[in-house]
Amino acid sequence: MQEDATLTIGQVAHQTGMRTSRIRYYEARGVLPAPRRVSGMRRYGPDVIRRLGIIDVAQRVGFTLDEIRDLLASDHGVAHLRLRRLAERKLPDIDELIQRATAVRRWLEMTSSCECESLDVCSLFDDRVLHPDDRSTGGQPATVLVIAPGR
Amino acid sequence: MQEDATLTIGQVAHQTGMRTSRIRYYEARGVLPAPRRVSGMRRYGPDVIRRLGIIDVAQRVGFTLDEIRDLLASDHGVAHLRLRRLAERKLPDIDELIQRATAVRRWLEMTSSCECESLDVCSLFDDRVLHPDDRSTGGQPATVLVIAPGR
DNA sequence: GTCGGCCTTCAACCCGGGTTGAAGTCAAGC
DNA sequence: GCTTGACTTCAACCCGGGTTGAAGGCCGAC
Repeated sequence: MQEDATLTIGQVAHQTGMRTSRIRYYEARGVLPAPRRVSGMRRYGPDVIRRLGIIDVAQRVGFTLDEIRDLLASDHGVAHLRLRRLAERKLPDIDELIQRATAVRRWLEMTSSCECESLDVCSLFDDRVLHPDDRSTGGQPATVLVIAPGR
Repeated sequence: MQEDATLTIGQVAHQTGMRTSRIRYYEARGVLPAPRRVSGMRRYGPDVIRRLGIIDVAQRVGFTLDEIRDLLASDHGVAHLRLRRLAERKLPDIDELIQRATAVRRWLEMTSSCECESLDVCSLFDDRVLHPDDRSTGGQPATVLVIAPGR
């Protein structure tokens, strides 16, 4: 289809703002296909730029690299079906995250009216203040969002 | 003050629902003071239960163990001042987390109306869809909240 | 021919909050 | 005096998403 596989990994890194180590890492993890090589060195076609952009967005919505790998491996035509299923699985997680974060925010605000001499007597640390009706899902999968993620 | 330092680490673990390894780890990190020892074995006073409860709540509102250590080391009487300062520092972080999580939630919902055959042409992955006005704080400190945290 | 720049692989390290395991110690009950 | 069970220390491992560094390969320009 396209024989213009001319970009070195350094050029791809430059265009995407990623480091070369990250791009190689994606290849090792199976997230990015191994490109053509010229005397051992990777040569990418221009499509890779979009691919990396997709990966970046997918990570920012909380998909893991394994999930992204599977998503990108979708047969042509069913990509949107896989995407939907993945998103549907993530929604409860993100909702719980928002719930928790909102509860934490209220807690942080309440500290401004604390006058306790010692934390030992402070009702803010009484556990049900933070989580009135905590039902830990107990499930294994954990969705993580980080502030100011890995620069 | 109290000479009733009679609890073994196993009993403390049982009462708090924590593992002994976690309690020892807190001591190693300076979060929990080293208790009296009887022939090498730790003996705790009843206060430690409350202390561990405080640590647990503090972690759940996003404080790191180092922050908790400093907080617990407060001189008697100024604890609430330190707590407030810490909470004020955390508020912008949690607000940003909520912002990001809410944007992610909207993105996940939008996938349900995606009909794209390939992700390559899907505007959901166009980067500004997710973050219309992204101004990464660039700051080092990162607040992390996790769904269903370390069981 | 050799210098510089980009590329290669591979192993080790980073973060935070612990857990796991091996090897040894202690006290009580039989 | 031996087993049992709870305790001790210490080092190594776990997770995810990469980064860092050492040691070496390839190529073009001077």
